[in-house]
Amino acid sequence: MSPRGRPRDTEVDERVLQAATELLLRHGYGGLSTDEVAERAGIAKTTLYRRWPTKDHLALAVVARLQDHDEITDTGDIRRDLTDYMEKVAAGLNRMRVAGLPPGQESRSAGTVAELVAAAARHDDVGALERDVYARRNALACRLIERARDEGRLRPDVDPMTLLEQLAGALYYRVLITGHPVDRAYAERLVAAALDGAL
Amino acid sequence: MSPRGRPRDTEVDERVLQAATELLLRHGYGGLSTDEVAERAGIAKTTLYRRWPTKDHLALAVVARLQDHDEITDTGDIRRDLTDYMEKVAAGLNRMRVAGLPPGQESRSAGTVAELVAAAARHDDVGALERDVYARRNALACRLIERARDEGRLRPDVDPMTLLEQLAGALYYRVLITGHPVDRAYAERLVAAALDGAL
Amino acid sequence: MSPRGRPRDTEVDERVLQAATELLLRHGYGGLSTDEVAERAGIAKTTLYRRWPTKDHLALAVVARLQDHDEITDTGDIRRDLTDYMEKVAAGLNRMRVAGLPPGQESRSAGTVAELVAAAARHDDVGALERDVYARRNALACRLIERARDEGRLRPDVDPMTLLEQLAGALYYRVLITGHPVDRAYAERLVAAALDGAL
Amino acid sequence: MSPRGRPRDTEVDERVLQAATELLLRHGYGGLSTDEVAERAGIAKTTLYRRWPTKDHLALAVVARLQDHDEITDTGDIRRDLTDYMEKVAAGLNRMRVAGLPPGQESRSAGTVAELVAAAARHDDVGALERDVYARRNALACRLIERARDEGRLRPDVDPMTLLEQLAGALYYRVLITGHPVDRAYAERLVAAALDGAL
DNA sequence: TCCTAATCGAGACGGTACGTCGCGTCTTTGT
DNA sequence: ACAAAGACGCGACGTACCGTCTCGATTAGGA
Repeated sequence: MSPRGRPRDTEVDERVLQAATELLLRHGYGGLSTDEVAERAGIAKTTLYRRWPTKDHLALAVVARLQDHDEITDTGDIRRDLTDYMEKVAAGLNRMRVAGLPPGQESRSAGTVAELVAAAARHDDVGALERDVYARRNALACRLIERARDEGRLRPDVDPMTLLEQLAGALYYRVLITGHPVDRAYAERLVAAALDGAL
Repeated sequence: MSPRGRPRDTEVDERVLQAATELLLRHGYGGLSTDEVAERAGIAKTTLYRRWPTKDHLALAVVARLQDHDEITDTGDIRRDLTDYMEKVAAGLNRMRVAGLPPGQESRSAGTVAELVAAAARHDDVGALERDVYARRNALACRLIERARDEGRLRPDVDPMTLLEQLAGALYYRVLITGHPVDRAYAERLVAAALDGAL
Repeated sequence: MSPRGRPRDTEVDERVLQAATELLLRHGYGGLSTDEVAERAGIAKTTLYRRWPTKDHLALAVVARLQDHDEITDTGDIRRDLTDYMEKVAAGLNRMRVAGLPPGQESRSAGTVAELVAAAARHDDVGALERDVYARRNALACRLIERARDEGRLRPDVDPMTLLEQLAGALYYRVLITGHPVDRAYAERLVAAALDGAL
Repeated sequence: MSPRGRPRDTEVDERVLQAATELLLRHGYGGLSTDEVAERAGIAKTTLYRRWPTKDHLALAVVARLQDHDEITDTGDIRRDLTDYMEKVAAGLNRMRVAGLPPGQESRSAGTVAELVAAAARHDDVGALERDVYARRNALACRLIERARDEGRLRPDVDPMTLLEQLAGALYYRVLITGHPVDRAYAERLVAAALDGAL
């Protein structure tokens, strides 16, 4: 069953994502318009919509590609590994904080992240894809925690997912809600608090 | 200093917020249109825009009013108090999860919350207001924690704000990002994990 | 050079002008609204604005089409030809006098004509178009006069354009300024006065 | 029957007309807004509307005041007197041609005049007033012509009103419709043509 | 001197239209 | 089939201006 008709121009995807990325980072989610993307990429809107059925889909594709490269290290020092991971997450968020703003400034909140979440709520498939991205990333971190727990470096009753949510959640909460900064120092404080407990 | 000119019709605010709330909850953020709100409230669009310069401003006003009634109890049992508080926060989020969906269904993600955060990023003043709402609410919880710490019911090195972020952040993370449910059971597990620590 | 992209739906122009004409004649210039026109023509406002960038442009198009059918006859009897022409011009003006009024009535002044002139002053291109319409029509009459002059039926020092302005101007002056009627009888009197002179 | 209540502040009329004139001449009819006038005159809109029930009424008042000073001379030389009068009319029109344009430029058409005519068509009383202004002015010119005719300086069958319409009409036609200039030279040519006739 | 009435400043209000923007679809011609 | 080009439908947005209204505060004349 070979595909009939003219094959898709593979170069198009690249040009579109390039243009879309540029727009998203420079002018924010609102500044990302399909008309503009098509024009900059030198393609027809039809072509664009054949691949991404919605602006939201396109935007997700852009951001997903941007954050594809986070990795998790396992040195055996769980405190340090988690802190490193949190710092990477924070870095990704901070990158979004700058999107759409004049250089030198940075928003308190990362609007683009919120828009993406909103997009996920608008379209089931965007939501599924988005959750998948996070699930994949968190699965790695989860295993890291599990290993530490199973080797006795963490309490045996630790629930890895909950611990992760405490950590990542705090970062997102600051970036999306309170607008407070997230940096290495905060990552350290956060991990310490989570590991040591409050009692 | 008496107010000059014709005073604002206070009834208008009520009617507008009523209509806007109805639309927001029934049809979601996208279904909230200024034209429709004005018509339902029986006022001119001009009047609406005089008070809320943007649809975003209006939407925030609506949600802020909805969540105005959360209270925090202080029974002396910090674990229970925090769990109760988390449950209230969760309830608010779950309410947003239903917004704009056919009855009986509920979205995985609370799109409206995300839209509101996006709105905060679009307009500085909306952001300021939004952060203010959260700050006010968190301040109460913060004091609760401080009291417990100062009375020796929590470790003396506990940072109340960070603890709070671990808790609230986790809820928001689930509701916005992973789409997992947040209920009483989760609230208990969460508080337990935060208080006991992982080490 | 074949035209690219989806061609314009030629039927749209017709439907729009139809609706606009109806509105303009029935309810006057103020009663011509782009929203209403679009709805009656069964098209989107965007489509309308793509062709006529302004209500003013649309209105001119309507009136230009209405007056497109005036012709000038050349019988050799210059007095009669001019009178006939003046009567046609008067008829066009009188038609505008009725626009926007309850049937049976007619305004003293032709408001719509004035609005059109005002529109011409608001947008350069409307003005250019409008002047073009008049120029085209007057050119014919001019040649009529020139012929009569060159054949000795008028004084050799007659300036055709000035003569025309005396005639048409008087009609417009009555219709726009003084509100007096313009009819066949006046046309005759006017032409006589212009041809015979006052001395 | 002495007037009860607080008497009207006579100074207000002046300040309003001042401001309105300024706006009308500087920014044209469209730039004359009641809000702006009220603010500049330092009065309330209520006060303004108590005296001029409509923007159109106000605008007419402004223009009427501007052209109040035309006089007609009677030297016995009818050709010269008419030319002088036409020049004054032309001057008034040319003044309107500049209204609302950046200095140094002048519109082809006198939009404000057209707007005023349109206003006259919108409100009967404005129309009546406007026609009155013209009637008063033309009556003087009419008498001038009558005198010349009765004294044998013009043909006995001359209809003064028609002659006047030929002259003034031509000016208005050029200014409103064709956009051609009106100056002393044209006035001379025009009067000559009208007096000498075409036959 | 108080009362009544009209005016004034300020600004909210209703209404109506305008023109714009962005998304996603559709219709062409050509490859 | 896919691509480029561009018209199209839809729906909302925010703005502008008009003329009306409701306040409180003045400023007169008349009882």
